[in-house]
Amino acid sequence: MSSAPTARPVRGTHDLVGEELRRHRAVAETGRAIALRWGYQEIATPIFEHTEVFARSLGDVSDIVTKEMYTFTDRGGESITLRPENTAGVCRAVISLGLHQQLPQKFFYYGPMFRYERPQKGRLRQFHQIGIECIGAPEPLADAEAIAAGAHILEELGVLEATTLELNTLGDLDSRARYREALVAYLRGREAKLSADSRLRLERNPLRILDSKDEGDRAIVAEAPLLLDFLNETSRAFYARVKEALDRLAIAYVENPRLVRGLDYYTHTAFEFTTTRLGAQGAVLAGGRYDGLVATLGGPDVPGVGWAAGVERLSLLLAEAPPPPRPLAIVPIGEAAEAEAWVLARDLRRLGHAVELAFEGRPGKRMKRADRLGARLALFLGEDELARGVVKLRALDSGREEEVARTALAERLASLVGVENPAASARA
RNA sequence: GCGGGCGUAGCUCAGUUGGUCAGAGCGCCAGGUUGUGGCCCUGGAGGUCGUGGGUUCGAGACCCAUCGCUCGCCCCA
Repeated sequence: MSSAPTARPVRGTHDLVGEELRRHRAVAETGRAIALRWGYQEIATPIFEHTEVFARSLGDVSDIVTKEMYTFTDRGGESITLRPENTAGVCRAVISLGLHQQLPQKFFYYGPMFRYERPQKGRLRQFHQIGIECIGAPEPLADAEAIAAGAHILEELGVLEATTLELNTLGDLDSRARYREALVAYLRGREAKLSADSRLRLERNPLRILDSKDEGDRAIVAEAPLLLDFLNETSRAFYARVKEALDRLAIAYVENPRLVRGLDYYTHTAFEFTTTRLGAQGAVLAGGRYDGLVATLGGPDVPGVGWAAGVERLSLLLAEAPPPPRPLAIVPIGEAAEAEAWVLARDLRRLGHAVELAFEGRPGKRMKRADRLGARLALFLGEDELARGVVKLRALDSGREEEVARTALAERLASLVGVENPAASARA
């Protein structure tokens, strides 16, 4: 373990390699593939934006803005922030590109996010999210579709059973505002009994107190006015239609009237797929509706709904990583074979095979390496084989060997192991 | 920002109340086997015991500080 700063990753950052990277890729690629099937187009926005983009969209008093952003002034004197989440960036892109001329727009994204926090299990300073955003669709079906697509991804990853879908509504801006007023009035009367954290929240984000873990707070909250009682007719109908659409797909959910999302821009639907397997970090895929966000960013008054999922958190839930590809290992014996193997390796790679050819070493050493790499076949190429125009194949699992004429090699290999790149072999 | 736990080889860990305590297993390298991996045998490399200070005749063990990791709070994916 090195203590030299140059040999140490920055706190809260991680190198991804080997099995860990394969899990990570599986999550990102499964997410992408399924999202595309649901009609979301991939979008890649910059990993930094003008600080204002996040400050405005997340709310000036949110924790993310007040203490978690990586913000710096660039050489041109502009305040720049590494994105702590990507919804704001996608909305900004929609405005910048004028995509709101043709709505709705449905996007999928994958990439790194940055938050200056104390690292914990499933929580890093540089972490990755996949997410989808549906912009310009006011219909409750858009909320249900986003949730359904998320559930589909979790299912495909084999982690759906490990999660619970919690669902709530915050109502439209009007309902939410009236409720907030009533809640604050109720809590003010009991302010002295609230926890220190919650007294602060009373100023900044009173709805969050509903979700407090403090026992005293919970007792007070238990008798607080219910948001459901403040929903206007529009909001009730909206929520009912979201649930109806989920029911039709038999997507199970638990209604949690205390589920509140941390960011200011949420309205109506709020949801979280949570798990108990990740310690304190229960939320694995979460989001909601954010009507008003695009307008906040200076765009037209266009609604939106979406979610983000933590790639590292999902990776931790994956039962097993996909195995690495099993290469073919060429084992030349003798100088002439050495030269020939170099060309053969290139040819087989062109055919779509993953081929391992060590730079040097005795056959025994190369075999050991082939074994370690999980090679499926070893191709022996010695003086004898060279002279007769054949290759000796050895199946590493069984130890069975056979001789194959060089002219028949491509076909034999294809039938033995298939090829990774059928298009390439068709061309050949 | 606030609390708890932990830092001994690349990895997982032993190290008895301070007195051959610098070790094991795995991994790695080499050889046994210069045309054949896994198993086996032999040998080898690799550690300022996170760092700095203190207590002591003596510290990997005790004390203080510091850095790092980790778990939790806050917040969130």
